[in-house]
Amino acid sequence: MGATDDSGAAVTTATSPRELAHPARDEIRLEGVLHALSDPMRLRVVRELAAAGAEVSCSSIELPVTKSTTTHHFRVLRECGVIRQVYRGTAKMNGIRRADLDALFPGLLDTVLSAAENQAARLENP
Amino acid sequence: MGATDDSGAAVTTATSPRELAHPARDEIRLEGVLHALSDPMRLRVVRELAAAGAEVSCSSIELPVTKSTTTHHFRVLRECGVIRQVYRGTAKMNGIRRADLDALFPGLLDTVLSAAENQAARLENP
DNA sequence: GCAGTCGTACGATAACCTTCGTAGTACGGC
DNA sequence: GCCGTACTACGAAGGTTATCGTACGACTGC
Repeated sequence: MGATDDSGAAVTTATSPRELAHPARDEIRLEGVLHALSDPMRLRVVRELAAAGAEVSCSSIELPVTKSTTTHHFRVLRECGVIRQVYRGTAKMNGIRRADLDALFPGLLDTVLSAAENQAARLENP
Repeated sequence: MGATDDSGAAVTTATSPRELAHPARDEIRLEGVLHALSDPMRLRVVRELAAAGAEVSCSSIELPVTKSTTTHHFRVLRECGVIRQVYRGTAKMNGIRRADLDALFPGLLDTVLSAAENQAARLENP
């Protein structure tokens, strides 16, 4: 009910009622992206999405939190412009907005991902 | 007193009582750095410190907040391992821990700084 | 149509973060 | 010794966040 006209201005052509609102490319803010990536759960999600490469359903990424919390983290990532979410039947597919992020902040995503991998390797082999 | 043995393990050779505790290089976490940089005030501080290059006193960076809040942000930056703070008379000098950050997360700081500059230019000329 | 799976919405709670004001400490100059 | 400057510590208000549980809506398969 009334999902498109009362809340946000950056609704990217919501044709179906079951469409999700994403920020446009020039609505994405660096601070928001950094904040989204500064949470361990969300950084883990982004790393798995980047490793998968293609679209991945929410439930295929296992997190040590409840489903409600998982939904919350995916929503934060979407609203900060880091991932794109599309309904596909009963599942919701997730993918990194690599083109938008690379255009706005060249190299940022790759640098953060490799930094995360460096740190993970360092914490496993001390 | 007893400032060195009860709270933390990573106290970098505190000789004087007026020494500040910094995390050691391998205590710095990527999530902490990203969180520190995700605040507009702190990102601004880091940008000015990077532009200055050398050590800068706290009061030479003007922020639209009170001095208490400024102290708080500098402390967060220090505790996350982004800056190094040293007392120098009545002033406290601040510098970016570039060597440590570059060793842990190669390219991260420069990428974030250039992303911040890109965004600032984009927001000024829309 | 019915049941099962996938994900959402809403309420609640506890923790955290940002900001401020005030009071206080350390250092340098008179 | 005394005062001014630079910064800190503490307490508090206000908002945001992360987490959970439960109840609900959407789609698929029988």
